Amino acid sequence: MKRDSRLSSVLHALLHMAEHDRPMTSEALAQCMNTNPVVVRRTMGLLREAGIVASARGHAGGWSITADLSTVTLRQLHEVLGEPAVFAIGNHSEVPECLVEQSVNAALDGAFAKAEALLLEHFAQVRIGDIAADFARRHQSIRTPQA
Amino acid sequence: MKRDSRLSSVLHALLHMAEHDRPMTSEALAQCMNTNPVVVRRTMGLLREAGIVASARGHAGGWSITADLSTVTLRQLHEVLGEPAVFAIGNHSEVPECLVEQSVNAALDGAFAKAEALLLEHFAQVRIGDIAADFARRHQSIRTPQA
DNA sequence: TTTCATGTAACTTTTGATATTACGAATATG
DNA sequence: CATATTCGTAATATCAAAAGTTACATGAAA
Repeated sequence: MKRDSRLSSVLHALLHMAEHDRPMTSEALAQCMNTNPVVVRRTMGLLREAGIVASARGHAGGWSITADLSTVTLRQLHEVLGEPAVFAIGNHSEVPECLVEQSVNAALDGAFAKAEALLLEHFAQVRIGDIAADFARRHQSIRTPQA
Repeated sequence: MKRDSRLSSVLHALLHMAEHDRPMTSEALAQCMNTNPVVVRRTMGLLREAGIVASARGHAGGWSITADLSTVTLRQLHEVLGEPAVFAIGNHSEVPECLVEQSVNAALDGAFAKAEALLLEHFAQVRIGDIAADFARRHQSIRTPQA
């Protein structure tokens, strides 16, 4: 299975945008992120629907942030992306007739559900603004490496 | 992405085998599990290397359980399968040069690591014998449905 | 009106899991 | 010992999901 890296991608994009005064084009974001402008538009389009960013066409167009990043959480972004499947491990059949398989699924489902709940709780507590601040700290430590 | 269902599969196989006195052939297991005999051999081969099952060729050959299932945990099986990736969501690049992406990865990695740790802890506490017992209970409730 | 930039459908590529084919090796049975 | 059975395994094919690409329409600014 190929892993879904859109959450990572949109975070990356948002942080770059937060550093810019003016809108960034899909082209520019794609270069930052080592991907394709169309992929950027597709993914950022979901954030636009959620009111987190806005897009403008034509000259001086591009993507800009509309929400307050200190109020947007990882969990919201995950939801905006359509709540993609979290696990790469799963049952062979989700609706088995076989009684044995039903017991197997029951044993696994509980464990996965708890882990997913923990992950989403954690996501709910991480605000994008916090990540931006973390970036600022790292950036600072490079500009002034002597402590 | 297709999900890795081998953990589910080997559990299914072990429980069926536990119900049998004699060895079960790859063919028979494959039918139970709605898959292919070669896939069964490949996966069960890993359990054999770990000493959980044994295989015999020729007449009356097949797969049989050698370990005490009440001492084998889900976590062990996960290890035996090579500790496959747990998450279907991940970073765009694991070793980014971009400082922004480093902050993004840091934010996500922590959350995923905690969720994985919880999952594996849970796995460590589930013994295959317990699942077999759960199955026996369900099986019983069908044989004697009037409570 | 030309250029820039998004919007989006359609298609291709890539990747990882699973399935299949084919054949070799070992073992029990008559 | 000949044969049927069953695993062992390499090589290949199929499948599904994510990501990338192409192509072109739409809209906005200079």
